[in-house]
Amino acid sequence: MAARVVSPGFHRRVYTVVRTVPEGYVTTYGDVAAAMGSPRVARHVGWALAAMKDEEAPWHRVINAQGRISHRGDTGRATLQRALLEAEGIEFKGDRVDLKRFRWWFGGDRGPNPGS
DNA sequence: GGTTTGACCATAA
DNA sequence: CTTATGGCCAAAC
Repeated sequence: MAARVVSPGFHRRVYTVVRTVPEGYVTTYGDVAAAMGSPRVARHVGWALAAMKDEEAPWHRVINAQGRISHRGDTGRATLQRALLEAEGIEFKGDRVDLKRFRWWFGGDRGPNPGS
């Protein structure tokens, strides 16, 4: 079903993309934005997830390009996110995630981390 | 309909 | 390694 390709807002699109991320993998805000066709909207991805209340999506699988958890002051969110990722098999190096291994690539016809 | 803000990213120092 | 700055675009006020 068309799955509502067109949504009343930009957020809906973000949730749709984030839902495509399988368990055990993570992605970055920039990649989600790029998957939509505009890598400049990376900020809105995080903003959309912050506004996510009625919708459901694995927001914890979305991190910044530095492989770190963004919390903008709210450390509580970072703690929860880290716990959720570790529960899915994501390994943390200090406060960072190994994007080289867990970064999911949208449209992964050949799986994550295409080429190398 | 203009201003402010924001869970970012890339580059520079 | 970290911190600072510019830019980009959509939603909220």
